[in-house]
Amino acid sequence: MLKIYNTLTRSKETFTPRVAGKVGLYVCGMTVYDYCHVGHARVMVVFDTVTRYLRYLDYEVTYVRNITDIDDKIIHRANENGEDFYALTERFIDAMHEDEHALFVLPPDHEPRATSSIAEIIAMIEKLIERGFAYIGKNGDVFYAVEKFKDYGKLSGKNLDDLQAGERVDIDLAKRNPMDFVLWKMAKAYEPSWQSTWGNGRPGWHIECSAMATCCLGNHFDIHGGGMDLQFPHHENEIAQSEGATGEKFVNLWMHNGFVRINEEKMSKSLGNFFTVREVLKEYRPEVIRYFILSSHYRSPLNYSDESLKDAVSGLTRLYTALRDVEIIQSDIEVEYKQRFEQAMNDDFNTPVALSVLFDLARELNKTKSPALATTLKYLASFLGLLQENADNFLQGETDDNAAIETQIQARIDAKLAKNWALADQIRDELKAQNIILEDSPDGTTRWRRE
RNA sequence: GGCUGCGUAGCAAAGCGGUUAUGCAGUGGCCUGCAAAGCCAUCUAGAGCGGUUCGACUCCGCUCGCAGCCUCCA
Repeated sequence: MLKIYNTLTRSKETFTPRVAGKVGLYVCGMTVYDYCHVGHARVMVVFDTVTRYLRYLDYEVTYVRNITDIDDKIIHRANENGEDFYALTERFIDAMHEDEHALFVLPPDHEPRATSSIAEIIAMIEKLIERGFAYIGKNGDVFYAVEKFKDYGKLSGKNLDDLQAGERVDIDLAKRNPMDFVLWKMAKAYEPSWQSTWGNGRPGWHIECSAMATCCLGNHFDIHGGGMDLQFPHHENEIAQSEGATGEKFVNLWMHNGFVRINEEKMSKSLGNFFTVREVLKEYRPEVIRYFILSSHYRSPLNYSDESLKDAVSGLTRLYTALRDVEIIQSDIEVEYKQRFEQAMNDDFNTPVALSVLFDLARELNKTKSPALATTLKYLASFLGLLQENADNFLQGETDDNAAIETQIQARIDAKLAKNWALADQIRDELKAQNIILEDSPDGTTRWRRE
């Protein structure tokens, strides 16, 4: 029985989909004005793993992850670059897809874009005005009147009286209440804009998700996810907009993943302390990043450091080493490990425990070299998006000097047969200096891997 | 000021009211010409103070420390 932590109730709940056997899942994706950093990678990997596991449980999942391709930052960045905003977002959408692909993240079923959903956005705003939740401000912008929505704050545990307006941003005098937020923003000269009854403008930050989510998954769906920092105001506002416009409950279960941190501080663009996925990929294999992300529970903080990534390399090396030279037969799965794996994942997607099951499997596999255990290991790991490479590929890496290495290994085997230990050790040391580690087998053959 | 979380061994990271988490590192052994890998054994825990309990790392309270949110943010 799958249990998932619901931010709305602050507790783990037994997961019951609205329609038996089917799950609608919406995740807030990127605002595309720059490359994805490790924090974005966490969202992609976590919800990819959630989707894989839901499918493993035989749910028919509709996974929607949007792209926000119009907002102030995009406009600002495009101006800085002197390029059309659409060219900018196209570029970074492509880059995002490359990063996603590298990290073994399966594409979502739908990837709606804000700029392709303008009609739906306008329709929702009209509905909100009609139902009395929205008004036209003194500057012509359309605002959401938070006081009109009785449950405002139910997700983030805030109430309007406690919120300190103007904490970080100047109070906008065009609003009736400082907490009101923009639904439709009037365009300044030369800004990208779309026609509406309120004039040429563009959608505010939160409305695009309400429109795209209800459009793709219906007014009421099962799971909505995203980073913890979206809880307030973004997700709170999504609830206010969607429930205000439709009169129906928006989402049953809210999932929020924790932050990636650097030196006990949140990795973020504004702090400038971020590493992009492509930067990290220059140093580490993609699977290392994925393992690193899954080695901590999705709601816990994840501390980014060179050491953590090296730990991930060690862990993966151990698992792949166990898989080396064992036949994978697509048949029998060891039930005991399968059950332990499920138990871990059923407990709010506890990937660290699921990984520990894989390590227990690896130990047993090292002892017995049983094909059934190897099959089980690879099978279970597939739902984490791990261990799907050929073991030697992972351990040796793709290189062009493999032939030279093999030649030296053969020379060493000859030396060993002649009991010329000095030469044998010299060859081994030379290879070690190139980070090539040799491992002799009892049958006289020698294997190698890259350190 | 309001609201969330968190504090576990050398490092990373989980579950659990009483029984080995797991990975890396360390130590001892087996294996090996010697190594490496692997296997076996083993040492380091639960911020502090109270309370509940036969028994608490696990539940409750307080204190201290850390992180996050309060319209940039995944």
